[in-house]
This record gives sequence, C-alpha cells and structure tokens, in this order.
Amino acid sequence: MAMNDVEICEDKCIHADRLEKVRAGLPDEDELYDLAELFKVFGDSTRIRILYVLFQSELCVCDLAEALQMTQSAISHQLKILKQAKLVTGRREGKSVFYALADDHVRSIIDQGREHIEE
Amino acid sequence: MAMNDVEICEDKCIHADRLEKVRAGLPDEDELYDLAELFKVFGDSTRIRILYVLFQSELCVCDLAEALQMTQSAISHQLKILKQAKLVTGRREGKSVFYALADDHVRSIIDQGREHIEE
DNA sequence: TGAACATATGAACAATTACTCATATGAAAA
DNA sequence: TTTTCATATGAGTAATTGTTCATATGTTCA
Repeated sequence: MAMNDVEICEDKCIHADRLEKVRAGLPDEDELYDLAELFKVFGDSTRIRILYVLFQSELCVCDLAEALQMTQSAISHQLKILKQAKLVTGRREGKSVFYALADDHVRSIIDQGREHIEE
Repeated sequence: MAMNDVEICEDKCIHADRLEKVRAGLPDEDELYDLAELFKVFGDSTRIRILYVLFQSELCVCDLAEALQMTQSAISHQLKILKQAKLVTGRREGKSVFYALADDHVRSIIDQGREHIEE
C-alpha cells in the first residue's frame, strides 16, 4: 500500500490521494457560497408557502398576506428576499403589485425536495 | 365583474376567488415545514461543501475536516445535521466513520440549484 | 486493562434572521 | 393638491444557528 493510499486515518488522519482529487473537483468558493445562499431562501416555511401559493396563481401582496394569515409587512419583506434570489417577479398594476414565479427552476427544486422527503 | 372576482385589491384587499383555489391546493402545514427544514440543511456553505466533497469520494470525518480546512468538531456537528436529514450515511470501519451521500436526490437538488444560478 | 486515536456531543458565544411596529414611497381617485 | 389605498423599508427584538472548546464515547492495539 502506497504512502498516499492509506485506508485508515494515519499521518494526521489524511487519505492524501483522495483529498487531492476532491479538492481539484470542488467548484469555486463563490459558487458554493451562492448555492448555499439560494437554498437558504428556500429554507424558510413562510417563503416556501409563498412559492406554493404562487404555483397556483399570480397574486398581489395583500392577497398573499390574507392567504397565509400574515401581516403585509412580513410578506413584503419575504417577497423582497425571493425577488433578490430571482425566484419571483413583481409586476405593478395600479396600486397593486402582482407577484409570480420567475421560472420553472423553482418548481423543479421544490419537487426534488418533496421527492426526497416522501420516501 | 362579479363581487368575488375583483381585479384590484378592494374589500380589505382580497381576490376571494383566487384565494379559495389557492388555499385548497396548499399541502399540509407539516409538509411545508419539512420542506423548509430540508432546504435549510442545504442552506449553509459548509454543508454544501461537505456534500460536494462526498460527490467525489466517500471520506472519513478527519479527511473532511482536512479537505475543508475546518475542525473535526465543526465537521462532526454538520454531519449530524446532514445525517438527520438523510442526505448522508455513516459507515463505521474500525476507528473511522466513512460518510457518503445517501441517495441521488442530493445531486439532483444541488444540480437544479446550480442551474438556477447560472443564467 | 490502559493508552492512543477517531468521532460525537453539550455548553457558550457570536452572528444571522424573521417578525413587529412605525413610517416612507407610489399610484389612483376625490 | 389632498386623501386614500397598496406596497416597501428601516430599526428593534426574540429566536435560531454555526463554530469553538472541553469532554465523552467508541474502537484498536500494546
């Protein structure tokens, strides 16, 4: 067994050969950070509920507030986060602003998550 | 225009017809909560990095610590969270515990997220 | 058994965050 | 313009969370 191919942690507990491969295959730190930031947006049940509601219908802020039984302010704050993550888009129509899903990634990401849970 | 089909927020700002549909189509509160909890696990760059590393190779805790340049304790805490979410599995082999991805959902969820970012 | 190594875990702390409250902005109607 | 309605936003607060430090558990080997 070669020195860099140990099977059990020795030499300060490193499998040197594997680590080399692993480090090389890792995406940029920036990309990993952005990915985590994206999932962080999905990681709140209020925002998940907003997205689920928007699956079915475009709605204005006050409708969302009523649908989820939350204050307009709370919803508005969360919509801002969803918009920054490009998960929803806002369209002004007079006094109201209608929000809708930005694209189909939202659905597929949530669907994948749902699949994982149901097993 | 019917009374329950207003287009602009009136009557305490509710589009009653849409809300009815929307509420009916919403999953259980429990499921929404679980979904958010799952994505919360993906929503940390340390855990994302751990998962990415495990894409390439099964590794023991100390290797992960070395690969990510973090303490064994920090890694171990995060592995616990990943294991609770059934995203990774641990296999004991002597003194070491080797961790690996639990299933392919992990990859597909992360891939979807990556697609969303790269646009 | 006892020493050495790998991992797990509890407590404490710092940082982040979701909501509330008050208020500002923006648009339509009087 | 002034009022009214819908939305956005800044500050403050309570709760959550990721890391560190110290220590416990579990396994191997002498």
